[in-house]
Amino acid sequence: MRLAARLFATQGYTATTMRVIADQAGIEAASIYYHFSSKEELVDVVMEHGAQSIVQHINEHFEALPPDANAVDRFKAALVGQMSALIKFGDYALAHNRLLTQLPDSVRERQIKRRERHQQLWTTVFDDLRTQGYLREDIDIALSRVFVLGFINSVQTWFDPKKGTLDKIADQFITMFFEGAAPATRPRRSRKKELSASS
Amino acid sequence: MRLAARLFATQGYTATTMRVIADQAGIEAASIYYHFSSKEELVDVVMEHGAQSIVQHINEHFEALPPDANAVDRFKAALVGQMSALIKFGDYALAHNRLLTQLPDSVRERQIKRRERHQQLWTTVFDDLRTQGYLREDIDIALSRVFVLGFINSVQTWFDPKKGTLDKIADQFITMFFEGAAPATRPRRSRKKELSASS
DNA sequence: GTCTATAGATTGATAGAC
DNA sequence: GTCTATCAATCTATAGAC
Repeated sequence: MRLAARLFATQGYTATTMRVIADQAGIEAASIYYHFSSKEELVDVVMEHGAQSIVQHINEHFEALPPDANAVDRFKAALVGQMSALIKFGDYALAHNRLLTQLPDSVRERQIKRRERHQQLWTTVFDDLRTQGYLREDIDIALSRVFVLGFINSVQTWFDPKKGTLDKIADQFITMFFEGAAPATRPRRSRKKELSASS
Repeated sequence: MRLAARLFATQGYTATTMRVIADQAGIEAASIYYHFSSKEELVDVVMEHGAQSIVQHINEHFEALPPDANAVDRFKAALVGQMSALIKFGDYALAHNRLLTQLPDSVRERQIKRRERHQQLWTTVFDDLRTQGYLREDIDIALSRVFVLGFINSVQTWFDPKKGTLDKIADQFITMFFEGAAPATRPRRSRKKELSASS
């Protein structure tokens, strides 16, 4: 139920009543119970759809890679894959991202288990980057991970398809992530002194 | 009401009932109406406290800077300021970040106006970085902005004070942001070919 | 498959005692 | 400032007609 996903995502679990969902769908609230046995089951299906869509979408981008793709290629594929999933299945993905803490215990536990596939997927991507030598030794891998995922998940709140494609955004992000935002012409900053003065 | 903030943040606006808040506070639901005239007023106060705490906290970090601080110093001050605000006033800040779409229209409009101070603050920081030459010309300032804020706002979900201070995390982030995650020993990647093959 | 009607529980909020 | 008691509205879910 696409409409339910949108409502859950924006209004929250409890605030989204069966009546409002039914209104949006042009039917009566009671009719929903022919398709879903309870509100819990409905939100569970919506959440699972969101989780599965994201993982599947990323895997499709992986499979489109040439066999000799390196860790950076896979990194970009995961990046574009998850970003486009967030845009394409926006309502489901948003529900999936924002509803976890609001759910009844039984549903929440099931969803946490489903997240593990997604977590594992990104762990592999970052481990490969490091073992293939694309990450500096002095950078914490867990930090760069939240760094990247924090960015990706914010995409839903600002992406405007009129202002550029996801592929271009991913390219800019990858450039920024690997090469940094500082201009090459400027010396690499005498940071030590500045930092101790400002902290 | 600190307890109300936590409940609003985790359960959402509608799901947080006056009775549950009262339970947590050890009083009866009716007693809340002596302090706040309605549930809307209560959530409005909580949200305003969150917004104000963050802006004020960042400004305190600004004021602690030496007079000759440059744009990068101010960048780090804003970074640490907002991160520590998110940790320190976690419940208020979380409520402030997640409740916007769930609120009744009247409350939501007021909160959106309050956000503008915060937006303006970061706009200034990034504009200064660019005019002082700390950002590459080929990087979109709006993109680097969501990049940074996406990271900062994710701090609440993973920060563990036992594993490192916010100041160290900010340092690592700044290094990664300006200098990039790629090791200096490796050539700056022959990306052009890889990209066209993988997209 | 969708409807009307309604049961039973819970909600935000008020009145009035202490 | 907090309580008990209660109201009107709204919620999820069910029963049974069509």
